[in-house]
Amino acid sequence: MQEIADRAGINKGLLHYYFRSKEALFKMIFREAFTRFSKILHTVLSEDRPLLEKIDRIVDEYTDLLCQNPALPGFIVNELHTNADQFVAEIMQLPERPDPSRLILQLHIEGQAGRIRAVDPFQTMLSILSLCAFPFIARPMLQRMVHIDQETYLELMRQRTHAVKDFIRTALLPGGQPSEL
Amino acid sequence: MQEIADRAGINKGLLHYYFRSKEALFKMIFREAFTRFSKILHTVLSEDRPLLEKIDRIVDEYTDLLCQNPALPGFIVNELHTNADQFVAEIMQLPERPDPSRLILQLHIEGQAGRIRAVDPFQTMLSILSLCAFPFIARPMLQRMVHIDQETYLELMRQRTHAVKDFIRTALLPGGQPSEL
DNA sequence: GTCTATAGGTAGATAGAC
DNA sequence: GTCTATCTACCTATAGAC
Repeated sequence: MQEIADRAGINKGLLHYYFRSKEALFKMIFREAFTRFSKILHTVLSEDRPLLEKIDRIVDEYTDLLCQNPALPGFIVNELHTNADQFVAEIMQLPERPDPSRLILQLHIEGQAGRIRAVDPFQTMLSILSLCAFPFIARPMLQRMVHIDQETYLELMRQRTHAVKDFIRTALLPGGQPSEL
Repeated sequence: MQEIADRAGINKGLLHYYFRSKEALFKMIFREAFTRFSKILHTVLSEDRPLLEKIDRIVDEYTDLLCQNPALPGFIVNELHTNADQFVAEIMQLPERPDPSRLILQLHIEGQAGRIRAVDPFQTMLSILSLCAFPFIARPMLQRMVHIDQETYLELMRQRTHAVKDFIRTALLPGGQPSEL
């Protein structure tokens, strides 16, 4: 609280005057960031698009979001490991929370129709999420190992979207060749 | 420290007598777990095997390790976001630390030879790691969303290894069909 | 609204008896 | 080695002057 007050150019007392408690302050900030995040994911997941196009959108938007909020994944993961129950309960209450069921359904349908390989929709969904999120969660480590600064790392992540989209497409398409959708 | 002492059936004083400080205790436990983890990864990464066989081994061993230490990823990520510099420095000092350079080289060579698609080796390496690690980092959330207990979730992760290996293979092979290596 | 000063409580660490 | 009691530091939160 002292450090926050210092950076804001005020004092601890005033911080409590505005936010009542440290926890209330944290929740307000965190919820605000997470809600923005959640809303955009909700939108792309709900869009009415062909499967592969939708996956491309997810990868692009997800990466964009995390590039703009590189510290967010750390907070989310921390909350997840200290307050998992409450955190999940709060997500469930959001009116515009990410709902993967539509994407899972599309994966199922396209698989049945033979337009993509017959993969397990849940595992595939999880794989897409993994490919997008993990590099940001592990950023503090990877960035230091490759000896680059944050901005360079984020640029590497933007380039990565092409590799990821290509990777997923190739893994899903029956022919195995990336197509132009 | 109080809770640890209680669970150990001793008192705080004795805990300090043995470990000197809370930080020293944490580091001892954490380093022990991480070193085991690091050692096994080092081994599979160093093995002299064909590329796809090696990737299968990585996926299997990584999953196995995390199934046996489901709490470890949480601690690692937390350390990563609070002590990144020191954490990375300590990893670098380990005599048997995971070294991805050999795998990256193999990806490059096989790509050049046309035996796999010409992918970016670093991004591919990162993708493999993502597919293995993320589901364990996000476990507290996913487990609650699917309403299953930890043991069921870990079983789901063991099944997942097949989906992941298949996913990677298909994404890498020029023909796009998973082969029997 | 904004500040200073301080109360209240918690937790890591130590002293000292046994 | 093991315990109890206590010290010390820190940090959240509040009281009260302006």
